[in-house]
Amino acid sequence: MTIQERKKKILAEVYEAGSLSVFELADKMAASPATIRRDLHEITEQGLLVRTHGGAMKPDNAVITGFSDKKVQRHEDKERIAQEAATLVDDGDTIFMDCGSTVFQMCTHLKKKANIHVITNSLPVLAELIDVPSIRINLIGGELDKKRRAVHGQKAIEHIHGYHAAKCFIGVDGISAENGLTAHSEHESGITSAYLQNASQAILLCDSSKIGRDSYIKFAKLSAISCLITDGGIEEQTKKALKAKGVAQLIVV
Amino acid sequence: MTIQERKKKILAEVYEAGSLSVFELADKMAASPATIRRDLHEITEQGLLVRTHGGAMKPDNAVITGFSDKKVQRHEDKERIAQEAATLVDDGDTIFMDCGSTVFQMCTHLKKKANIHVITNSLPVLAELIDVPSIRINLIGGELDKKRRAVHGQKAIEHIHGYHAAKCFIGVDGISAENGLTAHSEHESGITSAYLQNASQAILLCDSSKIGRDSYIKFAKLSAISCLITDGGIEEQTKKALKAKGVAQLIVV
DNA sequence: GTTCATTTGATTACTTTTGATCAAAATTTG
DNA sequence: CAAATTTTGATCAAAAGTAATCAAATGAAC
Repeated sequence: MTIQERKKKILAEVYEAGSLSVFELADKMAASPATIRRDLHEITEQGLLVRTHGGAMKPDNAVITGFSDKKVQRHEDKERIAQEAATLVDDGDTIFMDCGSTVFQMCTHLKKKANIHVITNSLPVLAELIDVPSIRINLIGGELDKKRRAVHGQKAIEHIHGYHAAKCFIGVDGISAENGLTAHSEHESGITSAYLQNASQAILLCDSSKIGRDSYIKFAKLSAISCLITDGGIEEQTKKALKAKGVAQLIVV
Repeated sequence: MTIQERKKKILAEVYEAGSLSVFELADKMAASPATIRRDLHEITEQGLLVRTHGGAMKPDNAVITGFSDKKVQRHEDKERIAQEAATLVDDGDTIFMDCGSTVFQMCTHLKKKANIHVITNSLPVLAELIDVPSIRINLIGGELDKKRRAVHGQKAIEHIHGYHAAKCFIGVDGISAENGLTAHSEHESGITSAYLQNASQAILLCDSSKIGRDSYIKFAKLSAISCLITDGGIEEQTKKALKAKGVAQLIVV
């Protein structure tokens, strides 16, 4: 094995495992720890790996990510919702993903899919999926919302209109039978509307705290929603009301 | 077997296998290692293969061999160039920044500027500047080039045409008096052209190894360049030739 | 068939890479 | 916070690989 081949393999192994020790690598490569250290030194200089005491780690794009490490509220509910949503993605699909935290949690489950194409305005989604070989990514361009770690604005909306996807995965600030989908920021609602208009199916990921709650910008009717995925805290009556207003399918996890 | 036939076969075998040792090739070709080395030397000169200690590899159209190695190699030159380039940015400016490694190094120096607006297709630039309060960022959208950590493609080019900036800061693969600016990828050259067309001034950051070197896609004339910043390794004669062809200003750091 | 240029493989000196050793530095433990 | 342990990086000799040189082999031109 030549040096370049070995380095490539080290890179692949560490990316696969997340992190490995010098000795584990020495084993895998059939080389001495001294050699591995030398290799790691060079790979690290290129910034492709992060050296740790005793080994090396895959660099995480923490700077871009921002909220991916933060503690997400209602984490467990959202996790179940995201997992369910991911099952709706078929191999080969092109999908829109918005910048909500529940949608973000689909990423882990998407890594197992083959050959999917993700179009997103979310930097955390980007950061999480950028190193997955089976996933192609298109990034929505436009003004950067630093706090939300997402792209938004007029240009972004125009840009979304230049694409079509089989499915869009979105979150909202509020949803009710009376007012449909609502948001508390025009930036947010503009992007979500654009996704809705350019996808064949709309999947709304929405923990039950948002259901029956209204925010102040009404931006879409419930009939726009092909599938609403939510958690247990939803009453039978509410379900019926939502379905009556046009939510095609309702999944409770 | 003629020399040409053998070389062709070597190329085919290495491309098939990804990489092969000199001895493996000697075996396959029924030739001595000395002959294989000579062949590899010539093939490598054409850039069709990458020589490794002990063998040869299919060229890796990316980060591992390309950009990051160079970044480390001429780091100090590039740092000086980037620093000089940053002095050309005025408070309040809107600037384009491309995805070159030298351009990236401007980031550190930009943090001190007040109220600037950066439009970029480079994820490293994005990551570096995202948390700087005095800098607004617009991200160019489009297809994601994972290896280059940048956005490119037709949509990206269209997107750039939707903006105007006072200055663009760009890198190139090659520049010469005869052929102007050259690149080795259409993705790259397309983006750079778009920046050139939509900025009032073009500042080219270019270490001296690129000067006098030509890559194969000619995409802009020297008269498009308002300012070329380079390091010491440039001859007086070359300077004159570049200026004669239209480079408005030439700064050597 | 001789001459001349090219190509080849062997020999050589030289460079790079490797793993072992060991003191210094970093980390963990008491 | 100091001792014990682990990890590291520098150094060096051995091994592996390379580039240069040269003579033999090939083959084209006359």
